[in-house]
Amino acid sequence: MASKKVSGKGNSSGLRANAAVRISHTATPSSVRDANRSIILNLIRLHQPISRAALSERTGIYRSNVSGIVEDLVARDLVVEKRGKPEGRGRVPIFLSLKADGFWVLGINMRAQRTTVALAGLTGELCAQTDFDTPSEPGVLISEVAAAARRLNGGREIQQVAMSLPGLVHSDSGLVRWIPKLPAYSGFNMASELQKALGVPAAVDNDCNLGALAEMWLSEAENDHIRDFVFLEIGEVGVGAGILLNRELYRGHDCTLAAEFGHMIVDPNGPQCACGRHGCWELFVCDHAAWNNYAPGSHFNPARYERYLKAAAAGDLDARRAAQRTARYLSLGISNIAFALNPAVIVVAGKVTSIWDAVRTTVEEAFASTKLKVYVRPAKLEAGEMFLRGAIHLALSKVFARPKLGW
Amino acid sequence: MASKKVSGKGNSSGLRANAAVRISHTATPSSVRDANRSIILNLIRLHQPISRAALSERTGIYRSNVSGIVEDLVARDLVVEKRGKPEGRGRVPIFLSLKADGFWVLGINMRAQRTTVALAGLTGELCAQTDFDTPSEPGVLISEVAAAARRLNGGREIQQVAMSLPGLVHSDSGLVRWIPKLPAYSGFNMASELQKALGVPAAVDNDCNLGALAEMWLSEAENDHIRDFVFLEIGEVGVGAGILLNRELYRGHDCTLAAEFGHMIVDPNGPQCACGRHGCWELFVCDHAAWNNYAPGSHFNPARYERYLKAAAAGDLDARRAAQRTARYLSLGISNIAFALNPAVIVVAGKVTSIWDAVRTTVEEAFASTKLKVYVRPAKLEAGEMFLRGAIHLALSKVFARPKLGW
DNA sequence: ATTATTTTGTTGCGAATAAGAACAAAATAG
DNA sequence: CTATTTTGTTCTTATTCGCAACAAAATAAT
Repeated sequence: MASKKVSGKGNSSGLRANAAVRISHTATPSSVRDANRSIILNLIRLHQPISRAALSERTGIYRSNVSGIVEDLVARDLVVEKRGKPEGRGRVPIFLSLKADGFWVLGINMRAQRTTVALAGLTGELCAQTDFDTPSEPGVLISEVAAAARRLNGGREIQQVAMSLPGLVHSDSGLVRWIPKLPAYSGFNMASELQKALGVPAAVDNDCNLGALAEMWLSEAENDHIRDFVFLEIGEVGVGAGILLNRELYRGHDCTLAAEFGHMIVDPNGPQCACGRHGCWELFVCDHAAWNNYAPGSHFNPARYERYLKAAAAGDLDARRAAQRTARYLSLGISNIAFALNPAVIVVAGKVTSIWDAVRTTVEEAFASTKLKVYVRPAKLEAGEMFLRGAIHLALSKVFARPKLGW
Repeated sequence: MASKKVSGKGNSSGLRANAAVRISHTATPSSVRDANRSIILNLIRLHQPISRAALSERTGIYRSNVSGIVEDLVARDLVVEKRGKPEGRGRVPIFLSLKADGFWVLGINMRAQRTTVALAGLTGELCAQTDFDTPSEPGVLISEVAAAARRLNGGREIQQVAMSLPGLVHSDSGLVRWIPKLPAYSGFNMASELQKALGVPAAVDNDCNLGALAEMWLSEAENDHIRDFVFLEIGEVGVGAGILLNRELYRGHDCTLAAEFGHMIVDPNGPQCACGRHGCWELFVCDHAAWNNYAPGSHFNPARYERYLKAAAAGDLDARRAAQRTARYLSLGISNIAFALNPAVIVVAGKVTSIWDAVRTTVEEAFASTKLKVYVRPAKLEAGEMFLRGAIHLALSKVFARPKLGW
């Protein structure tokens, strides 16, 4: 096997320089390889184990060329060969798979109360995990994360870190703008501090954006491809959301504030929201609101809320009736989102999904009379788990992302 | 000057073939040229006249290579050279511009009452235009358009046609799904029938999608680049909209039904909408609603409505007060859109823009208390004009669109 | 006036890449 | 035991970009 160097470099990251307005991502011969390598790598991810011939068949790229690209991927430690078993006649194919230990990433899910840190390989499977109380000072968080990383890595060299944050983040710069109940985090550059402390490139994003990302990866894994969808988290006091269009996160023009569906006004005569406006959707559908539909006036308490959900799931009439009230408001906002974006799917996370069977019909009612064909379904995993997976996939996207070309 | 052939062909359109799932747009060496040619052509469009050296400077592509690409563009009849005047020392640059007569397109704006057909060159400037009453049968429309095309073209060979339609269209296939008051159009494949009748490739899209496209081109022309925005048309009885994200139209997963902001519910206790639901936004902000805010109960009539708008613009107190009521509802829905998508700009078209100075402050009020920085402004031209321009730009996009690469 | 400098555009070569043809390898089918 | 089929490799050709050297055409300096 001819020993070739790992190809690449190129200027696929786009030239930038002294003078005025440098435009866009110009292409060079090696951009072609970048693009095709990305296609092949992702096909291996989705269909492993798979032979070079099958890759050629799927992509239309010549076998000889597939071989070259695979050689490249093997040299980068991303792919391994495994001799397959003969099936039918002809030469026995060599199967290709992701090299599970070729690239280690750290995913971090920070929540208001607790923070989880997990180590994962190239396939995205978690292989170690730990958590701790979220400190009120971001600097302390950073050192706790660093300590957790040392505990978890066991000699493995981590190559990329990503973090999910329960608030407003400028994901391009890594700057935290605002996290509920944690004022000390505002203005803290989480990405660059993580990078400094861990000595590894770091990325951060809003939790629900990452939930959307996780949902896409989990869907792809079961060949249930969706390119456009909205991820919704119905939380204790609010609603978070992430928008994925054409397989990419849409974050709004300021890279921070899109998908604030919770603050869409659904009743101008409704009660006042913390944001100052009246009748925001989240006032009607968050867990507190749901609890209030069940036991008006009584104090919210997570344990009691869980009991109410169990009762509703079990068929308790009062609980069911309250759940229907919440579901009608859910339906209202979800249909508004559907009218706005018409995504293929709206994925819902949060405690309410535990009684999804009870609310599903009511939620779907708002679409019954319309031409919209939007499928509403619960997330594949519990919300916190989705955020953690999302962080891992954000970290892995440095490997799997498709290169930008054109302008 | 060495005579080289027009390069290209390649498989940049993506391979598709017999077997199962063929994926995506694989790259070849000529895809590189496709990408760079597109970059250069668009820079010429935006900064004409411009020299090869300046193009090289802006893109980072080597001068020698820019020369090769320009040679290609000249061979395709898209670009012309013009000797410039010496400025400063050094060799006199050769300026490049779009070849205004290199590519002719037909843009068609179909409205419920009247249909406009216009001829334009590569720069998008209209050079001839005609219109006729919209027939109730789509077949008749096609022949009227064909007749108009013969009247307009004057020996020039039209290379691409595009049409704006005031209803639901599946823009990929060209199939009309529904146009208000014109039932005969449902199920008619406008794109393929146009193509058949005119012998030229045809594309169709929803009017407000094209309005968004036109707004982008007009903004680019004045160096006011916006990549993410929403185009809103406040119409007589409803609200239409188009979403442009990352310089591309977002049409929803079914390629038809996105951006139906008019049917977002803003008051569940509101009156019933034609769509069957209650309290849709358009019930509060369309021209009929605005008129009803001014003269409750009295019959809507375009001429009377215009008089009301004039009165409001002139400062008439009653008219102003009514306009404020409408503006508050406008504000409500526009802020909902802003919370959902956080676009850089929301562009508003429709008659209400004639009193924009009077309503602007009220519309902006809903953002005052928020962290959103969304700029709301009237469209550059009157709504119908925007749709026509949009059709022309859709036709021209066959030349200017950036090639797809990757997956 | 003459020469140096600067800017623009062209020519020619080398490197990266994919397409395609020919070939080698390794299995089954007959 | 040979023919066939499938997989993967090797080698050649074409396209494209980057880069250096050069030619052309203006101004600036002397």
